[in-house]
Amino acid sequence: MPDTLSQTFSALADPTRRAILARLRLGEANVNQIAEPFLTRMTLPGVTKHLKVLEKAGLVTKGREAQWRPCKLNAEPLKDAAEWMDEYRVHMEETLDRLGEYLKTVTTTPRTDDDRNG
Amino acid sequence: MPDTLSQTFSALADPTRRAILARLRLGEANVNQIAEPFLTRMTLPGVTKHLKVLEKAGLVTKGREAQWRPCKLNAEPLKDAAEWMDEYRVHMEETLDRLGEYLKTVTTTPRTDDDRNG
DNA sequence: TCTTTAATATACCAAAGAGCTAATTAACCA
DNA sequence: TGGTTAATTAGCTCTTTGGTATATTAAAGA
Repeated sequence: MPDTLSQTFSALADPTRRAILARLRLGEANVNQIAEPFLTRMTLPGVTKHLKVLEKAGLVTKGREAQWRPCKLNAEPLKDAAEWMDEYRVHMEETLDRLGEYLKTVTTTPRTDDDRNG
Repeated sequence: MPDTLSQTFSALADPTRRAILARLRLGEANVNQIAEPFLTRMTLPGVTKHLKVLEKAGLVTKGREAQWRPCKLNAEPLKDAAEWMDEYRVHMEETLDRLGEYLKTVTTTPRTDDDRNG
């Protein structure tokens, strides 16, 4: 529902929206400028909607300058998301660890009688 | 749609699913064990569905032992997500940086006559 | 064999999401 | 005032999602 973390992850769960954020990393941009690369795939109102999702999630802030709406990246909500993910850093390397454990096993386990005789 | 990163973020965009992952950080668990804390809010098939989403996203693997399905956390897909977020680390500290800049301004600006006199 | 336990499948519903076209607002400019 | 540009709103689809209740599968155990 509308817990912040869910909203953040939900906003990130779309390639267009991630691309918009990536664009805004380079600096402020108006809606048309943001939309331009997507207009082959989607209409302007479509982009507007995505922007609104990002805005609601607090990842983008929109200013007003005459008829333009300069959009700015606000990465702050990503902090909580990153923090959440940090809890899993250890587990991300687990695969490698398990391989390490396995290698230790097959190389250091003392041989059994079967090993010696069979 | 089904690009991996979107699937990962989408899977994380639900508090129940995040709670399931948190549970699995403590170790393997069967479906009933996983479901138990949620049964006040939701039915077992509901939890099964969430588990399937996590499974499809590769965040959980399900084994089979008689009639039980021991579930295990697999944090590997989080790597790409974390990597994506890392690109924004700089921007996350921007707020703090701006505060820092501000503090520098207010503490190092030479005092005015007003400051001195009154 | 019959019953219990663990889990999934099916079928349904309501709400949300992503997209479109067409219409509207708002500001600037001639 | 009328036209142009920037952007949003409205209204409409279609699909996905999150949930339910009920039925079914599969294994264990009496």
